[in-house]
Amino acid sequence: MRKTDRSVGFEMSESMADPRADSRRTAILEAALRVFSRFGYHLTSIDHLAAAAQTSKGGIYFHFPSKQALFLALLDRAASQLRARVEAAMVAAPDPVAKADAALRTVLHVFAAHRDLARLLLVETLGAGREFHQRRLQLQDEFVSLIRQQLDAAVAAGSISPLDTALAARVWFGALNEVVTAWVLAERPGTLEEVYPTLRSLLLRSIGMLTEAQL
Amino acid sequence: MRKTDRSVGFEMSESMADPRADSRRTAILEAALRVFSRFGYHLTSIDHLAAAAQTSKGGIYFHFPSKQALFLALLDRAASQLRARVEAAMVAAPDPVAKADAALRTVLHVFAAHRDLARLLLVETLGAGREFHQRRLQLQDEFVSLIRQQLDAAVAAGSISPLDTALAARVWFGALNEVVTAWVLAERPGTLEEVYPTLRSLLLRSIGMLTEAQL
Amino acid sequence: MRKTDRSVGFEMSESMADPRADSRRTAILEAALRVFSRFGYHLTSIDHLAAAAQTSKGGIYFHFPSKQALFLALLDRAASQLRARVEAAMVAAPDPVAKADAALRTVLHVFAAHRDLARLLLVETLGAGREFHQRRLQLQDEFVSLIRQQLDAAVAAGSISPLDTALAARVWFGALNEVVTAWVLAERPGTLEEVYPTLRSLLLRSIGMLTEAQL
Amino acid sequence: MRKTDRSVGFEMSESMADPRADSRRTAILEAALRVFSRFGYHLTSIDHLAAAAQTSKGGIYFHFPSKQALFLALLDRAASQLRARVEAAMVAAPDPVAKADAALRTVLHVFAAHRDLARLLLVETLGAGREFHQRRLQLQDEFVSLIRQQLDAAVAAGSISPLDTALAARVWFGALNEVVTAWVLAERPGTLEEVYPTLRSLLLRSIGMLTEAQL
DNA sequence: TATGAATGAGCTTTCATTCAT
DNA sequence: AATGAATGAAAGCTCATTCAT
Repeated sequence: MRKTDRSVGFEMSESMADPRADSRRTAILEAALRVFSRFGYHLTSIDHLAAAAQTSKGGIYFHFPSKQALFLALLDRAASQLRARVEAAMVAAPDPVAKADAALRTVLHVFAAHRDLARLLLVETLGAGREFHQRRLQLQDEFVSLIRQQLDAAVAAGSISPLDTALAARVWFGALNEVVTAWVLAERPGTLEEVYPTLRSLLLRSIGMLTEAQL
Repeated sequence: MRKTDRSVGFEMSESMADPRADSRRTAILEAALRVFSRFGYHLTSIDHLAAAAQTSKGGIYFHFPSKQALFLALLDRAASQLRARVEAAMVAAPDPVAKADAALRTVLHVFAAHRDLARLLLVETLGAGREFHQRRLQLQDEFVSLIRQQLDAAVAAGSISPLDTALAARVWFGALNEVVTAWVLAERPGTLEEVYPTLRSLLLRSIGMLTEAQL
Repeated sequence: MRKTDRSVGFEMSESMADPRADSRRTAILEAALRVFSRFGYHLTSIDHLAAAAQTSKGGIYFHFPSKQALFLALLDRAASQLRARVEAAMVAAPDPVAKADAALRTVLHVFAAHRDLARLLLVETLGAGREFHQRRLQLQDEFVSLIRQQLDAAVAAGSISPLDTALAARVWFGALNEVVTAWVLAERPGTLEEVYPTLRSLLLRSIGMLTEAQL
Repeated sequence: MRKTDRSVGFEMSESMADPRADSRRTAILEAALRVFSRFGYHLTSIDHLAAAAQTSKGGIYFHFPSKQALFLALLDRAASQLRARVEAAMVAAPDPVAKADAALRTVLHVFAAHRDLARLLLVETLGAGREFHQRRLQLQDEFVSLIRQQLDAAVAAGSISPLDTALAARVWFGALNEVVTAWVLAERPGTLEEVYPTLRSLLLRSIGMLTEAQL
């Protein structure tokens, strides 16, 4: 719950501790998010990043040891901020199914407001090559675990019948991933968030959770 | 046995009509599938492809105007052969839901037997740059449409209650995609196909199709 | 005795076998000798070499895997051609002391005619950094051994009194090296070869070989 | 023991006159000797030097206008201190030949105790580019002159027969240079000083100085 | 058809030097 | 005096593409 900002804001800025320190580093990360998510890892050159961050090639290398390290730092930062948002939303939810629901809703919410973030995490990380696959897998598994834990808890609580929660969590994640990815890659993307109620119904039903009335 | 399994045969060879013509072109495509799916688009050089296809750089350029065009041709070929398999399976299915089920099962079946194909279509296409995203999206949408049509037909036939079939189809595809992608990226992949029954249950339930008994 | 050419010619051209094959490779080596010996290893860029050889950066890299490998190839080539000349001269000499004398004279002779070669072997190889020191040491030790063997033979034959032939050979080499190096580095170098008679006297006397009459 | 040997002390510290002034400058020079002689001119970066001298990039640039100037200052300092040692030893020697002998012995002595100094003056100076070749040549010529003057004096005094003292001095220097350089570049260097008696004999004999009895 | 030598734009990375603080 | 963030020229190397043979 590091970030208490309740708005959709998903700023890349560092902790409030020192206002201008790291400002260049932060500017680079912000620019990198923009550029990497627009052009992808390979098409983005260091010169490109430097221009976008209004600095120089050397400036980039002063703050990050390599292009790969910069991309990874960006990934970690993005992931940890998304994670914080999701965890905050889950804390506020009353029961396991509501927590899982909150997690999904929050991800959709954040991605809807930050298409570049969605593109970075869902598309470019897969596209950036071998080195990043492991990291992606790790982040993904983390999220899938989060969901799975809630499903397990729901089973334990008797809210839903026993089922393969590992697979169900993966299915949920895949569904969300696909919906967001299609939106990210669309030429003229519509509104992402308005699909949520329907998506929610489908997913809850998939685990035998939704009654006719709840629809 | 994966590669020699006759029942899942998914050879890249052209139609039997002209036995030797295009054999070089075909050899190049086959080698390219192997190499691109192993190393990705950017790490694969024309020299690399030429060596794998036992030809020369010039040989590649005689058959394909550019690296990009070769990759695209490979993509189209892979997609159309996958499509043919899926359509054949759908024809044999008795009703809409069975057809949709057959489509998913076939995709899983083919990918299970051809991990390189899965990797090419689901992973490497994202690393190859913007132009390929479009194509990937198009293939995906095509498949989603295929599913959607069956769901619509099922609704029309009264087999399932009305629902947002576009989204449901996308969710189905996303779930499948996620399960396959995780398997493709895993260090030590397990057996892909054995998850199908459970996956099927989840997806069918998501559209309100599966009763307790059917499980 | 690979080269039978008795002139001072010290061409870089390959064996007479295939007249134009390897012509580009040879041209690169010739240009590299010129440029490296003029500017030194570090100040010489690949672009510089490419321009001097009238080819392109890629052209260089087609024939040599790296700058270091090119420099090493140049070194080996130069050394082996110098070695051939020296060996040929030694074969023609009647006795050990005459052979040693011939070796020194030939080196001076060749270097006098090819200042760039002298500079490459004596100056730039030391200046090019760690990686090349070992190779330099090896080439040098080879030459020192050559001299030493003759001194040992002279001792065995009773031509000279026993002495530390290893050190004497090294001293001879050092003396030669210094004389050539001073000439190589001089702004306005004089004639190198005319010092030989005097140098010869000094060195022969150092091993107790020269009588008053021989002076 | 090499570094702490009081009898061969060759500290880089400034004159005892001003105890703390220039201490930073001196510290930089001392660190630079260590680092340059270990890694060579090109592989040594300003950052590297700053770290070794426990200061910062800016600190280096406050005391020296450029990397080249720092290297040159180091060279001059090293040379002048070596020169002082040599001159002191020569003053103490009774006659010209003994003076020349003392010069050589002292150089060997100092280098034996300060391998880094030997490496700097004899090896790394060649890797640092054209400007340094000149300086090296100059230092060398200075030393050769020193020897030559003694040889001329010895000829004038009738101690030795007339000879080309310029060449003889160069030969002496070359012999010394070679012995030291081989030792500097050796992987497992032996004891440098123990070769001196034999080297001395060879050199003295080369100018017709040493009788059988003196050996 | 096929080959492979050649091209050159473009890449990531390094590092001497500057300068606001 | 000293610091270290920032600059940008230049380096070594890669590789898609071309073309004479």
